[in-house]
Amino acid sequence: MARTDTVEEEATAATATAAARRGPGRKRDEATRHAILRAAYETLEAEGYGGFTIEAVAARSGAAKTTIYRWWPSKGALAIDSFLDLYQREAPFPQTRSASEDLKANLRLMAKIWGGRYGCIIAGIIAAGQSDAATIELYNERLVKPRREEGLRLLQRGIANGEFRPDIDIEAALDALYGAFYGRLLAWLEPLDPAWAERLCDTVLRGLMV
Amino acid sequence: MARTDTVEEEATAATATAAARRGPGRKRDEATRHAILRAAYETLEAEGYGGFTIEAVAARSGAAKTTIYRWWPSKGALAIDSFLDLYQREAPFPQTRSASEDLKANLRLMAKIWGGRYGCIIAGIIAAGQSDAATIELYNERLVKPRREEGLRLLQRGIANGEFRPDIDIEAALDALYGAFYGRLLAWLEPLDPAWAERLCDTVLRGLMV
Amino acid sequence: MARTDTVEEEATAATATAAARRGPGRKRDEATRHAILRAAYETLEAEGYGGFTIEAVAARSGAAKTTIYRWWPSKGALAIDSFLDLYQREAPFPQTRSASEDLKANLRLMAKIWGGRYGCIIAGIIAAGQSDAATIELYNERLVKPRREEGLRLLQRGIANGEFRPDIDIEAALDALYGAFYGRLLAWLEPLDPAWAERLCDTVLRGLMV
Amino acid sequence: MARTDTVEEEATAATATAAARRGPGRKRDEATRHAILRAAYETLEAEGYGGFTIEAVAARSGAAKTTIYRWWPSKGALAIDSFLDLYQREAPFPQTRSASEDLKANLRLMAKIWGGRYGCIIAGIIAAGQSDAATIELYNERLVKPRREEGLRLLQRGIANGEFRPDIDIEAALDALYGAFYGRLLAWLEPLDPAWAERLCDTVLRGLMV
DNA sequence: TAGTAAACGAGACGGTACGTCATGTCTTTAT
DNA sequence: ATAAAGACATGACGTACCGTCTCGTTTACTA
Repeated sequence: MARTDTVEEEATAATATAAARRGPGRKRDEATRHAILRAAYETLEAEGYGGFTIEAVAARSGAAKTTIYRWWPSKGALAIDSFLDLYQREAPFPQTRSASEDLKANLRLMAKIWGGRYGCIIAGIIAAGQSDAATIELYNERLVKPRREEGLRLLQRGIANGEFRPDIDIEAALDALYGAFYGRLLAWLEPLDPAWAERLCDTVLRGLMV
Repeated sequence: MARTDTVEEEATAATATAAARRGPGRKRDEATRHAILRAAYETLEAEGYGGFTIEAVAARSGAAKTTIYRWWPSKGALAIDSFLDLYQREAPFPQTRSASEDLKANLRLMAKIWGGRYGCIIAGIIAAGQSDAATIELYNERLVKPRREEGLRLLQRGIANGEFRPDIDIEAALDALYGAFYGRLLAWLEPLDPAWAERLCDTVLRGLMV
Repeated sequence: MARTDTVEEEATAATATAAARRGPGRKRDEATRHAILRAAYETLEAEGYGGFTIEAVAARSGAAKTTIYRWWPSKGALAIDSFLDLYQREAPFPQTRSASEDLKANLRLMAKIWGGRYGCIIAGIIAAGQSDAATIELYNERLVKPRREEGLRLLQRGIANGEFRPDIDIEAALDALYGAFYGRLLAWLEPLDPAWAERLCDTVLRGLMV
Repeated sequence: MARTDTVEEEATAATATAAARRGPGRKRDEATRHAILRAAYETLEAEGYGGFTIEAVAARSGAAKTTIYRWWPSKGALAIDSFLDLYQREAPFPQTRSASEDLKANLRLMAKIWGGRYGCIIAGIIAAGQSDAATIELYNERLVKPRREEGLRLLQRGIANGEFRPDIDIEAALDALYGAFYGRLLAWLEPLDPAWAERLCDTVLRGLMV
């Protein structure tokens, strides 16, 4: 469908604005692009972020380093691109049941994903982002913001249908709910699993006070 | 004070068990140790974690790289050591008023500190920890666990004095309260300030549901 | 004049045999050819041979790299082509007076040219030729041989009219007279100027022995 | 003998002034230095100057690129160092017979060496020197000047003992005699052999005029 | 007046080597 | 026994050009 194509293209546009450019010159080789992305993801999985090196990706993909540098401004950007599609696919945002049930389902799913093989990749990207502003901004733009937007809508829906109090601080609530993942993943090294996510959800929904 | 001394000794013990060893030979040069720690902290502040290099610390302190490697197992360990004392001093855990008031005060103070010059240092350490297990474990041991312990006691006190419900999941509550700092600091790049901390505290204490 | 035309055509023929080919297809764009040659010469003058890059010439001329590669087999060939016409024009071979006077005049002129802005260009071309056989052969063919031929005729004329001994080794004499330029230009970095050329000429003509 | 040592050290001093420094710190590893020089020479012989790459020398020698860069400022300097000792050994300056005989013997020997396996190495170094001032200066300092000095003395000896005219221009004579080698080696690609050297010598000694 | 062949610009691509940087180990000399 | 100095192997960095390869467009000769 045309619309889907457009969305796809917009998603890609962040790193490949060139795709839209018309004019003479050889076109970007899609096969190469895919080979690089695939090699990048494989490297991330096989070596972790520590072994995620432009040289390694070049070697594994058969592409030249220069080609990678031409299209991705930094290691982090490549890493994000390489696993974003896969991640998106595995993390749909449920919108079917009650707001609190949807929230719980979403947190459970996220815990499952973050607790699995994507966890250390995400951790690596965020780590890289601490010394590379572009990377962390890209992470924000492509991963955080869309999902936070969904969270915002979910909470608004909950307010609208009377599940949540109308005076809650939505930002703070999202900080509490999703921040916990970052703390456990990055600093506390505690496991992330659906059961924990459920407890977290319950705790924040009900609050601490009597 | 005895307590302070104990903490100090414990702090030093982790990286410098050699100090206690008896036997022949020149004693460890305390002046050198301090010069290194000071240089390390200055480097962190001046260059950020990106420019925090063993090489740079050696150059700034006048010590040899080998000397640094002898006493600290990794970059991260040195970074933690270099700012821990300062950090500890600035972040006391209030234990005076009601549990919820104490909690709020603590979160406000923490937001102030993390929002200031220590924020990027902490971010750098956690980033380094993602590819260096020893660093993140040290961070946990020296910074997270003691404070989490205090948080645990605070919540238990709140339960005991009837402020909080007795069935709350303390772990999940701490995850929500403190995790938010990590999310904002590391990934979302949102400012950390006392006003936000207060909103966070209120939100988690009261919960979202009607 | 007929002679000039012939030389011109021969000069061009080496790199553009295609011009003669008949058949369909767009003709070679003379404007482009000139733009490339001009850009090449300018690059040589401005950057020296070190900065003489196909990329640089392409950028300066506005031509595509492919166009350059289509018409010139190597960097060196382009360099030679780019300055040959100019060089030829400035270095006529005098044939008017006595053989020894003509020789001296020729050496003086050559010293003037090699000591000026062409010197480093020639040096660069010879340097490139050391790792590119085609270049040095082209240099030989286009620059050395014609002039050496003239030198040969000059010496023969001198023998014929009794100025020079009939048993001299012409090859060795030319080696001595012209080789000195290469030594000073390429290795000894001594200045080349007419006064020196005159002393050189006298020395070789008269010999060293009593 | 002390004097010899001093001379040796001076010769080495150009690239290793550090040798004399006293104080703490690991000493330069002579084995590494030799391995590098040997690998450099082997590379020159095997690949020619075109394949003479710091990377290649590093790979062949087992040393790190950084180590090479620490001790040699440029490719050219390394190339010169790597073959200088060998060259020096093979090219003594005869001082036994008459000046003209000594000169002829020297030119014959030089032609033999330049015509052999050292020729293309020298050509490569001079080529590199055209775009690297330090290299050509080093070549001058270490190879040209000492020998030219000997040539100067030889001619002065010839003047003193009545073989040569007292009014000859020594500089010009040396230019003619040795320059011929550069012309043939670098530009004309004519073979260098003892028979030619002899003819050259005779020609310059006797002169061209009747 | 088509068809078609070549020239041309643009620029993507796989490569090679560059010179630099930081790491962590090792060796030497001085205290 | 420590410390300072610093040589060393390692390995990745990001860059500059290389020479080759599509592309889409323009030109001009031929059928």
